[in-house]
Amino acid sequence: MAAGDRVTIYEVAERARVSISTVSNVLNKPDRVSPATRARVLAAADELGFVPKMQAVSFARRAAGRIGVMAPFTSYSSYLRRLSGLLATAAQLEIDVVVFDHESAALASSPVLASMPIHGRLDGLIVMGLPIEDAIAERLRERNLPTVAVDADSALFSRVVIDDSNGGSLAAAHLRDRGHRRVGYLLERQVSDYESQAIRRLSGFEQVIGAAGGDVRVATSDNSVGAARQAAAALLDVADRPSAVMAHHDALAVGVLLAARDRGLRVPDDVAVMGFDDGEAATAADLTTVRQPFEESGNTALGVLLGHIDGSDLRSTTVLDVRLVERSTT
Amino acid sequence: MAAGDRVTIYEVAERARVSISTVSNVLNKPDRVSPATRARVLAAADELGFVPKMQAVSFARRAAGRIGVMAPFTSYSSYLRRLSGLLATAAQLEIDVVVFDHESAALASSPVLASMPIHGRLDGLIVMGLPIEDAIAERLRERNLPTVAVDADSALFSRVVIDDSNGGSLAAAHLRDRGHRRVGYLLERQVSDYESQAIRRLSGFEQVIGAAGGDVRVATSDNSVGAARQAAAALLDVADRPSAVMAHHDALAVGVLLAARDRGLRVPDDVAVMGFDDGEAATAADLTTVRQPFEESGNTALGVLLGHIDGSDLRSTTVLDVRLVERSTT
DNA sequence: TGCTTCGAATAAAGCACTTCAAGGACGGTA
DNA sequence: TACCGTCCTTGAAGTGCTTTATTCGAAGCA
Repeated sequence: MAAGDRVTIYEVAERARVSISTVSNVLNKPDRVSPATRARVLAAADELGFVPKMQAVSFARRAAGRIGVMAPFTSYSSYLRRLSGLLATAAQLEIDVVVFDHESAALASSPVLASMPIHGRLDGLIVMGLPIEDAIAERLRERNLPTVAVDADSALFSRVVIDDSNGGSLAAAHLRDRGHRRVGYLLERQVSDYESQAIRRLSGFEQVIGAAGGDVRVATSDNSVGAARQAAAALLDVADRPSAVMAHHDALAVGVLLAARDRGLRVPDDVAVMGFDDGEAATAADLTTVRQPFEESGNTALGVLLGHIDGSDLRSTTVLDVRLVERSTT
Repeated sequence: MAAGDRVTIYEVAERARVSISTVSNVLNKPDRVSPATRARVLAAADELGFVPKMQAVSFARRAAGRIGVMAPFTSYSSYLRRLSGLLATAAQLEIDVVVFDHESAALASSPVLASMPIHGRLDGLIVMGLPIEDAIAERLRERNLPTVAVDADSALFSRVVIDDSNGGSLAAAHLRDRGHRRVGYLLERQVSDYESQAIRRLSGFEQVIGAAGGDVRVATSDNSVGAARQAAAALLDVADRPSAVMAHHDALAVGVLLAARDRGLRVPDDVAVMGFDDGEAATAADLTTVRQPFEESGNTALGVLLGHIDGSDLRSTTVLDVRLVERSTT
């Protein structure tokens, strides 16, 4: 414990023979202090190894220097990628990032404090990949906690999303150009308005295939490789089997791949398969897919959030582009 | 901003007509307060929607209620899995988890404050997957910041590791039982003493194969699918090609898989392939692999850390078990 | 020389809780 | 009735920094 005793601003002040206010000013508003004094204070701080205690700083500043990121990390590994993009920037800005898994973030509501676990500790919040429930949104609003939604719709907050419709179109165009006309589409079974994202993607897809005189057959699956493997039956076990299957995201595509193998179908000759995201699974399965700019999305979200924290009240929507990544499954 | 005004303990006290000390006691040591008073205070708190401000709480308690997790999240996706295990538990305990990517965690050292960015804000630290540099370790020690190392060696701190040697043995036994005698092993090129982990895994592997009269050929690769795909040449492009290849982890195994396909080799008939970790890539590639208990490792680490925070000075090492997962590549 | 002005330094008031020593009330006992 | 001991409750002192209003001194001006 001996070494644990922190050096406080008082000791620095004493050593530099100034008041603590001056020490504080040296650290925060150097130009308000005469060069001579400043030098003396800095020297004293260095000699004592003074490190301002964040606890106290943020307490006195009424700000946390800390933002939260909530996402379904467990369910969708892709959110980690967004997080890393954000982390790099946050570290430079000396902002701490507290992560919440959407599953585990369920309100640990004590009888007294019916509130989200995050209240009051954060300067801002980034919610990824899941719709912000109205009740929660209202609370965030009330608490005046700046929030931005990533990869999700929100009527109240700024958003960072991808062009899902275009993503669907890109994929469809790729398949169309390879001659596919009868194609399957494996949709993820989802809840609430997150769906609209999935729908947009599907619409973009259908539009292009439809325009080419093709036909899209849609099946639905839960979010897991195993579920997709089973759900693919609806697409593959029919007389006029589609010559290509697009899945809502990579993990589902992997399920389709396995289902194809179960049936002795060759990929891509008997059936072409595409995913969406270009995550780790896509690389591993050598899957043709549509790449989302994950890292950039995290970064952008942080930028937008910081703008709001600094006072901007302008709701904004940032749409990021996607692009096709060709591999061996089409 | 109107709604942003927080309810403070003073207002609750006033409404319940008690002192703030009593309110504080109701929240922290309920049994020291008479039931009647307690009820009154709780009611008042509920009516006002009182939420204690963590800033102030932890400041007054001289504790942060917050731990840090540092890991190479960007480079190895598997660390996310460990993180989720930890997150669930942390949420229940109302502990915030601040994440640092090992890459971006480089010291943002100001001229005055030569210190790690994490000092003074955390109650404890979990360092995953990378050796703790001596200089850093010494600083953590000095600052008296409880630390535990996961999946890494450390002379100073408690550790949570897997039985690498056993993992290697398991894999080897599996291949041996399938008749493989001439096998390749793709090692990851690594730095410093993290290597010892890799070495232990390899030793366990070699021992079993050796005991069966077999022979292990070792090649080295950087950490990426692409690098592994190239490095596999050293194993596959030789006269007496191994009938099986084990890779240090899944991503490398995927590289081997691709390399095999490049050469028109069938898996597992011409060459069997195994990985290690059982991450997302393993599922996607339907790879036989050795599973690490990721979630559990995160949880265990948190438990150990909490013990240290609560005062235990006992250095400990927890070894977690691994197990074989058979899929289609062997 | 006397008065103003302006920069530099400071005192002191927060910030929103925890905690501990101390005070009060009340029932029980002699 | 007087004295004790217990259990609640409270006042007040931290916690370590920011910030605002104020003071001090010296330079500038007439």
